[in-house]
Amino acid sequence: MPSEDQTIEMAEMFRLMGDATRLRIILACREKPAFVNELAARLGSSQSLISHHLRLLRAARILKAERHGKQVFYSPADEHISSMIADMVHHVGETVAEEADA
Amino acid sequence: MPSEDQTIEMAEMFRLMGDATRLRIILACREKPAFVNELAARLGSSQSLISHHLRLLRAARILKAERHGKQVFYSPADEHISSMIADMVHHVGETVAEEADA
DNA sequence: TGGAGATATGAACATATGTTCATATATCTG
DNA sequence: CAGATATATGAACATATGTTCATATCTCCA
Repeated sequence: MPSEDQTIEMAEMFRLMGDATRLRIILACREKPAFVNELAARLGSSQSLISHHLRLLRAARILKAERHGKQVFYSPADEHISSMIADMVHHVGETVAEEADA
Repeated sequence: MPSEDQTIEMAEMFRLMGDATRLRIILACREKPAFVNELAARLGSSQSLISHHLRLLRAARILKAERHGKQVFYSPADEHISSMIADMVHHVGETVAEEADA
């Protein structure tokens, strides 16, 4: 059983992943890290929207940012995050597959 | 890379786990399945609040409910959910431990 | 059947959140 | 330095969300 602090930390993590736009950003970076404008293009969202969300994901250390000249490169912050997302993708994949069976 | 439907499904899942009260309910049920009044007591929340949240968790098949006379017994809906939560608890535990080190 | 206990639901409210638009900041190049 | 490009930020707004209070529904037992 996680501590109260850990619980709040978890909830905050989940909350951030609980918005479709942000989750798409995370998944996109996991598939292929990219610059802000690339992400906006790939996801078909405005630069401003992506940037606002990137700020939250960066602050929560879900993604990390590196400046390359005029552009900023975003990628998963660490292996834990990647691993958590991978677990989730795995589980959701299985669940959806099951429902399709039924 | 999950499909658009899977992504939305994941986001919905995360959104539900992204509230501290609901996450506490999930964790409590995982530790020890219980009746509504027990959960309210254990979490120090009102019966109404717990019940509202239980409805969402039930609808999302995160928890399942069984009636036993006047009471309703809540427990994790399936192994996937339990496993996902376990993964998260594990990861968060490690992350917090690391930060404590640093 | 009537009343008590346990849970579910609805309305209302304050607050949080996602998005857009406009603009600021940073970096490079001529 | 001036202008262009890339990103970040702030204000504003509509909508979603968590919580509370009151009340309805369901189940059991005298």
